[in-house]
Amino acid sequence: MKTLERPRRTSGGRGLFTSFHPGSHYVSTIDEVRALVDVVITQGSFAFDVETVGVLSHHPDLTEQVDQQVKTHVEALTSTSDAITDRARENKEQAMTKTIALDPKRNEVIWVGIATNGYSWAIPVGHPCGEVLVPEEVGNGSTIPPTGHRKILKSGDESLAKARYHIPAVFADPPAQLSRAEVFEALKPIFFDHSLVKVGHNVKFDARTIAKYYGELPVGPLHDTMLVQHALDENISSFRLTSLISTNFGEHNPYSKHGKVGANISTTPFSIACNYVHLDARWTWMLYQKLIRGLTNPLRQVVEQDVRVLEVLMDMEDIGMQVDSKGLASLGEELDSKMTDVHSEITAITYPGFNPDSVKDKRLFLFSAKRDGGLGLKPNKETEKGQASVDHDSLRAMEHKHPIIPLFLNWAEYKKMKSTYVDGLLEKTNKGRLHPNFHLHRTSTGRLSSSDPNLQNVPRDSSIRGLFKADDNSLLIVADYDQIELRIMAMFSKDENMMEIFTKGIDIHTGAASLLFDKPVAEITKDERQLGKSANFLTAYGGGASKLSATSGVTLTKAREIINQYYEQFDGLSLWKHKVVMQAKKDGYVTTISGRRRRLPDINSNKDDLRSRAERQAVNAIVQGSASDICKKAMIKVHPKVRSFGGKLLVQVHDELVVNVPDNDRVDYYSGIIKEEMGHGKDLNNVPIVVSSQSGYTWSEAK
DNA sequence: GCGATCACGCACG
DNA sequence: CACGTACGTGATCCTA
Repeated sequence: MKTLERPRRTSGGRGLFTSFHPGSHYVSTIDEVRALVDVVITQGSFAFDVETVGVLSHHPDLTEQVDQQVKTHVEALTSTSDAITDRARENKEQAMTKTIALDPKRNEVIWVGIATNGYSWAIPVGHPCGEVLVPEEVGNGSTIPPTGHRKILKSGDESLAKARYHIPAVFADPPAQLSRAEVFEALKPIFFDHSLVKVGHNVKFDARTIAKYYGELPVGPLHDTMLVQHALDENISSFRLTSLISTNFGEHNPYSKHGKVGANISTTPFSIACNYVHLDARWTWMLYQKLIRGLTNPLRQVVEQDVRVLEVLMDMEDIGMQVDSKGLASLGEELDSKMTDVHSEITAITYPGFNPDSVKDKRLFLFSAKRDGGLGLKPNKETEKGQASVDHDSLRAMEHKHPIIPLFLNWAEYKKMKSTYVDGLLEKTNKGRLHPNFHLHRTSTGRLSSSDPNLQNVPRDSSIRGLFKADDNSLLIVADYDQIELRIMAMFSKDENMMEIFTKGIDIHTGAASLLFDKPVAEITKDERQLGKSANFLTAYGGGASKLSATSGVTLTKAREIINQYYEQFDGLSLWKHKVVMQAKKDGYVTTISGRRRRLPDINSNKDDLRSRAERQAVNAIVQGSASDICKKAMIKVHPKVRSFGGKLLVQVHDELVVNVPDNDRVDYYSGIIKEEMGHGKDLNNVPIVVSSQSGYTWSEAK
């Protein structure tokens, strides 16, 4: 095996007739691509990385969005001019271009970086510029701008006032480059070979990006440095490649000598970009090697599981979920008109210019003394920083005190719907579909998270979920675990009463209420069941009497009684929780069913609040993390089954899976398969697993 | 007037 | 003293 070459200093060519070669990593001919493919195949695994740009003119729908953004931006300004509008447009266009570059469905590749043992390469396929001919010039306002960059006075003359200016660099033309089509064709053998391990840093992005040029997703196994790092340490603030390199390679700054790419790779000189690209791939490769060497069981199995989930998630992201854009738009208009009404009512009661989105305005109006123009109300609770809270709970508690308060509540509800779910989702639709990002490394418990958009927090209220639709000739099936977290607690603790409730198939909240109030299950009232439910939640989260009294409305004394009774009735559970905390204090971490760890640095802290928090987290991490393990295992099993009958896994919401299936007479069969693969009818050490499912043409019908 | 960051509130499990 | 997330908005500080 060849040892790693030292990265070569690039020549940084200047002038028109420089025939530079950015180094041995630079791949400029198709034969070189073929040669690197041969090398990669002999190595069995490789890291890859793509650099992408967004081209706004390719996306008329987004150009329209920019127009809209500029319009609303300018409308909000106090004064306007052509120059301000132009600058606003430039900013919005730049921002949109950046978003496109990060959207695998819309971006374009301009570089491919590939690395394996002893090698790294950079393949340009559309870098827009060559070397710098004339450097950029930035005036910070302390000088008179050069002619041509000065303000034009009303007289038509150039202003000689000192002012800021920016003259972009002038670049030479870029060298001739291979086309995307021929490069990806030549690289096909390495991206579609099941025997080659393909490694990336956030590999779903790179794989989905290049999928455009193949018409299908690259095949696994796909490995990800982020996953490995997360299994080794979930308490990491930044998972950026540079951060992970400096922590894993002793503060070494991999890019220091070789020029840093600015915010935008497409305005970076060719040779510097070339260096950066091969180094990125190389460092991804080296980081991966280093991290997996540090992986021992059970963390190795954790990563193996997540890698399989990752491939499922990539498919889910790429398929996306259909939404009714027109429905969203008309819901938006509905909300707008409601908001207009509420807003004018609010203004009538308060004053012109009152901003119902401003916590400060609301606080001042509600709580300042009457002589100061306020209502003189007494705050219900404080925020973390000690200010009077104006959140939903506080307002509800004083709802009857003044007619403005229900208006505030209505405003907040409509505003949230409009901005987050109507506008927020609309601007992310692509050909009528939403393609979320699912992350395996952003939670400390091992749960998934979703972003851009987050499809895991779509309101259950049917107004929004009703606009998420099955494909044509399809149905949605939603299958969810019944009380998975409490079942996991029963499994771990082997608490007799809890086991009995589950094995007998009794509703767990009713069962808990029955034990709390010493009454037969049949006689439990709705209120009593609600208390049982609150108490059950309390154990999973580790809350105390004050929280119980706050969430259920009983007195503090009553809450204490209930908690004591709960611990007595579920003594096995209490004992288990105690053991968990002891174990966590000894080891510094807790472990889930699949072997994932949550490290708790504060578990032995001298500070009571920190330590108590860590103790609650210890218990909760096992429960939440194990539930997540079960759902991940289910996804791995469900995915191929569902595909085999033409279905698509669309979304995971922690304990539920949303699946699109063909709308035919076999729907019951499909749900049966899904439930079976999720483990319905099986058990966790004698605690039965129950999965229920529903189907419908929209997400709300299938809830 | 702009971007980055914090505070707050709130949608979900 | 309830666990885990994502994200929109306003307020504030910073900088050109």
